[in-house]
Amino acid sequence: MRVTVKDIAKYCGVSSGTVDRALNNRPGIKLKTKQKVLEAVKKLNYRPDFTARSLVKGRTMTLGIVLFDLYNRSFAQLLNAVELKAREHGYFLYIALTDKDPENEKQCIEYLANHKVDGIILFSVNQGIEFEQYLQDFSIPIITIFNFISENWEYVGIQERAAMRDGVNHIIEKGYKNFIYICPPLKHMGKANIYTQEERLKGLLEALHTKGINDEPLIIKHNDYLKELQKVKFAKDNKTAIVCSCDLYALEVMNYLKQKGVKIPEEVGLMGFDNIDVLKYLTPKLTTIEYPVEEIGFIAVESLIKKIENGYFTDTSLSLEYKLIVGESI
Amino acid sequence: MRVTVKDIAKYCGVSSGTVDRALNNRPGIKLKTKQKVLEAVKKLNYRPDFTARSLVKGRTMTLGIVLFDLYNRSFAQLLNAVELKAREHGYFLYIALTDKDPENEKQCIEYLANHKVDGIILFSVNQGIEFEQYLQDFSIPIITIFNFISENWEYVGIQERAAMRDGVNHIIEKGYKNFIYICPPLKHMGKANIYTQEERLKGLLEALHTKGINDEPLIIKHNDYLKELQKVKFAKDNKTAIVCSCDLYALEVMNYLKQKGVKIPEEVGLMGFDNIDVLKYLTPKLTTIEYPVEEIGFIAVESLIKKIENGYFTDTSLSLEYKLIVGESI
DNA sequence: TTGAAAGCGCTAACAA
DNA sequence: TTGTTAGCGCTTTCAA
Repeated sequence: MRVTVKDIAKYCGVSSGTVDRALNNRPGIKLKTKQKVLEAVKKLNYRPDFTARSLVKGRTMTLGIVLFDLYNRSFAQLLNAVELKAREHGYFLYIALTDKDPENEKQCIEYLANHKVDGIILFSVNQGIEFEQYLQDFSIPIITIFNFISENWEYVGIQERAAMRDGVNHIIEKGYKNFIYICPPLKHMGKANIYTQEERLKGLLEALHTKGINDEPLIIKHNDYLKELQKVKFAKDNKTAIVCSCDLYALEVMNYLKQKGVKIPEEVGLMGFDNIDVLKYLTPKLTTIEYPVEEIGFIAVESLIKKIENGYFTDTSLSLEYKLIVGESI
Repeated sequence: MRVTVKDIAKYCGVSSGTVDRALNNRPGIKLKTKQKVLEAVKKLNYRPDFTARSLVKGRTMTLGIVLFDLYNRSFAQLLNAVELKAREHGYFLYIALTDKDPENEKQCIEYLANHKVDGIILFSVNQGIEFEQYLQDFSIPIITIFNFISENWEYVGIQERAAMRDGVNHIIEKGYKNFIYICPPLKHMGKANIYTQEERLKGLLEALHTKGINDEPLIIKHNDYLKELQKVKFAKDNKTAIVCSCDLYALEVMNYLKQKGVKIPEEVGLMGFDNIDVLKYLTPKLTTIEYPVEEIGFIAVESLIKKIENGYFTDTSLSLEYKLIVGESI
């Protein structure tokens, strides 16, 4: 059986109140008594039961993080940063993966709430007024990352649209006139939250229109994007830029093009988004957009904890710096 | 305020015992009463407080996983698998990262224990009798992965030594006689648990000795291994094989060699270990060892849960299949 | 400075 | 079939 406060109390011949005073550095205890208690604590190898403490305190010193999955390098890096920062502040971390399934996500959030986490870091698939009401009802501090929900929710991320716009502008300046854009299926638009993806697409279109590129880009929103690519003929005299909404797609495309013997960037240009860390092992160097994932994690945690401890968010929603990484692929 | 069992009881004009029977499908309740209660539950948006339940049940339906970090792709993949499987069984997951710091690891385990997790999946840095006693004292089901602690602890992983031996044998058969081995600093040997790394090294040495390679390999146990490599002269007529204890090192080495203009495998051979998923984007294809990370995660969770629920481990320690992936780098 | 007792929200054993 | 009550281990208030 585990040693409890009561055991310590009995062992020392004091009350449990006194033991608590010793354990938690509360005033109103004689130094000598305190020492006696603390010795007993060590001797009996007492360890507090956080479950019981949480019940009375109403706080668990636990955060929850809700992510899609950990296949994307960026997510893993983010999680790493979040864990670090959370425990630095004495908080433990629950992790819940939704696999982009809206119902699953709801269940995750519900479970986290039932486990009485003090706050949640949310990369949501869901969106919409109904969902916001749903979140509201938990009355738990929540900070959103990557996917913006609405002005009502604290958010840490980058200006996705502007970032993509900058990237595409760079490509246009290089003289490209034909564009292919590859992104995940956006068919859940309006239902599922694909804010990030929508914004990146908008960024592309904005840049094209502003710069007077009249030919509409070919937009491949398809999981079989490589198959779709097969239909495309590439020509040196009319160079095409393939823009991918994330590096993972760009890598797949790069592999595909290499296989086909299509030269990058001589015959076709390629751009990604994320600057995942493995890019440094690849040639040609992929042109991409970099943003500070770790910092997003740090800031999310710190902001959330401030909210938990002060009752309000001190930082409002934040847009962090992104950076165009000019490689050799375009 | 959150709705409690009492609130429901009052609202329905029944006792909290009855509410509990309705909520948890316990017998001894009239169907009609049950329906009435469940309706109220819905109407008042009641959600159970797991903290309170845990206190009385003595179980939290929570597992903890202790890892080094998430920078290695394999760890992220493992974690992903573990989360999936855990929640499939109704368990939530705490994640704690040690950054390979033995003291930090102890703190993690202690916190997990205090949070009353039902079981722990442990990739430990610590080892030794003292540590085992320390673990023992928590009397929490623990399953170890990657790093073996001792026969006293359930373990899921592969036969690291045999795997490396197979890899090196393959290299020897290709005619290589000079070997360089790159691995992390093993200076904590005896103190920190570097089982995996030790085993891989042993595998290398066993293969060399068995096959009668008399020249001792150059073993670089150094974080600055690229610097060390600079001192080495490569010669076509006396070809060297560089064996890395993990793919991450191999990628760094590959980059370095490319920079130096050293041809792989024409001038030097290279082998990794792990088969991380980004290898498929690289040329030349890296020869490496593959093992089923996800499966390790699944099995660890299932085995642990069985232990939790039955009181004993049904599977004893497991060695899963590994596979030599023959690439073009050696 | 200390002790006694109530109570956090839930479950489970016993009574009715 | 239902209600009552004790208690999980801790903190906190009030009284001594």
